[in-house]
Amino acid sequence: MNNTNLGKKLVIQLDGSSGVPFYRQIIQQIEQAILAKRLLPGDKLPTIRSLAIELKINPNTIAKAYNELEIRGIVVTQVGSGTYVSDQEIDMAENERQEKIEQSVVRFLREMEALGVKRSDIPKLIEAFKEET
Amino acid sequence: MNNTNLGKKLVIQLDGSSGVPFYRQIIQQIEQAILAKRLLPGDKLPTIRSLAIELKINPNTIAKAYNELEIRGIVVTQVGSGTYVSDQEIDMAENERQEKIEQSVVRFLREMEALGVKRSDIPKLIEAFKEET
DNA sequence: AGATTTGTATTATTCATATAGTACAATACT
DNA sequence: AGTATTGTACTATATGAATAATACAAATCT
Repeated sequence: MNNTNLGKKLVIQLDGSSGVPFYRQIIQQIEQAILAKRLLPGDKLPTIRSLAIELKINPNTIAKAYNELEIRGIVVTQVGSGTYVSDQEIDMAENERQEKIEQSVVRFLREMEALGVKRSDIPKLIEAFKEET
Repeated sequence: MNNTNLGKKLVIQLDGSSGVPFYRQIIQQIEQAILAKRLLPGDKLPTIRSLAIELKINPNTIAKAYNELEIRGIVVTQVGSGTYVSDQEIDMAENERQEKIEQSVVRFLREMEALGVKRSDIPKLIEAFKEET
């Protein structure tokens, strides 16, 4: 698992054991940082070369992720300048948001059940992580 | 997303959009069903051919998943008979279990944050899914 | 103006995943 | 005994992911 700390605004961790392609993990984590307002419009993302070094992966893999983010309008890039969070907000339909919430909760509860965690213990677990994420 | 319902003991859903290889999703969901005691030692898994039809994927993909589960001792297979949950328990070290719990909680909280869900609203969300998983 | 940084584009290679098809042998059933 | 079911094994093909290397052009910095 690789780790990069960029002024605490964006922390990308690649999970080699999840089976999810690296470029998709990068896309997802940047998206989540923007949605959570940890990255704001106009913020500059790390350059392709520097992120590649930090994550110890190939620059083309970063470029692939950035390219897809740009196609979707989430970031804008400028040769010679860099890549920035777009002014355009990520517009997620409310029904899509609700569906993703539901999917995430269901997956989480299944994981907890598989790990033998009682439903009644879950609020305490979450409370314990209050300041840590 | 494919869905298969096998006497309510094992429900496997493949998520084509997650990026996780199908065979790994199958392994993970069977493992979780065993850990959650929805599948018990001695229970028979669906045959390779029948699960392939249910999930609309190639039997070799199922065979690959079952093969890995067998290598890890989680299931036992018998040509002509079938594949069964092993008597051997999945022994997870307590520190590994705690680490997986932590990873799962952190990922879940990040997802909720990205979706704009307030921490204080999470217990209510989880409560709403009490009987649905 | 020149150098540096930045993203873009391309070609090539390797590995992983998934599919398709086929055949074989062991077990279970009739 | 014969048939059906089951898992195993193999070959072949296609696609996706990731890497490696290189070169180019635009923007920024000195």
